[in-house]
Amino acid sequence: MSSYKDKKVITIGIVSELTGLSERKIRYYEERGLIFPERTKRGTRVYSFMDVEILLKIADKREEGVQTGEIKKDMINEKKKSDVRNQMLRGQLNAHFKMRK
Amino acid sequence: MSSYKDKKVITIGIVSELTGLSERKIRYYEERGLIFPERTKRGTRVYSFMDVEILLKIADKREEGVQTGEIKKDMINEKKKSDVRNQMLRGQLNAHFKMRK
DNA sequence: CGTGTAAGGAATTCTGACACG
DNA sequence: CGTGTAAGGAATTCTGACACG
Repeated sequence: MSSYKDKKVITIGIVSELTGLSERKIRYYEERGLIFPERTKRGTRVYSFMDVEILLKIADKREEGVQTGEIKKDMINEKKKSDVRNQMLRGQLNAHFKMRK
Repeated sequence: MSSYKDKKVITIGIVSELTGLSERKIRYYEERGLIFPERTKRGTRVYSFMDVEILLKIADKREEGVQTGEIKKDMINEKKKSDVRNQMLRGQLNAHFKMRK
């Protein structure tokens, strides 16, 4: 389930280069709950490629003038929709294979 | 052809954590031509997940007592074998589909 | 609200060298 | 040969704050 894409290994300077966003912006989006880096033992933020992609989407929305609060709502909504789809898929698979929990 | 696995974005401290190797060892293996990190504008080494995997293999070999020169030869040999296979595959595909260059 | 910046400290990374074996 | 370490400098990252709007 977990892959290179989700492994948090990229420091903020590299993420800044990769996304074109300032470190200030990246930290601010975290403050607003849009992105969730992990921390090394020493407290340095580390991001995944997935995080980089999310940041690029955030950058697009921000350019359109969408506020961080709106962006967060959208992201939560998309997650809900995705969860619902997964639940349905799970239900169908269970019905088909009569899997036990 | 290129993916997250090959993107050089991980700094040496993280690589050290990921592999359990000291930074000294990692730099030394580069010196001996076993690993090829890129550099950021500022000169900091950056590695890919593929590099991390290569380093783990190197660590195994070293534990077996294999010297860096031997390890390098082995790696070059494996690459040659892989290249030969790819050439053959390419040849068969070309013959089958009569592809032009 | 979103972002820039100066501030000071702590941790990171780099290179070249000496050490040991 | 392979790896540790101390050395000094340069670049990174962190936090909390002030600024502007």
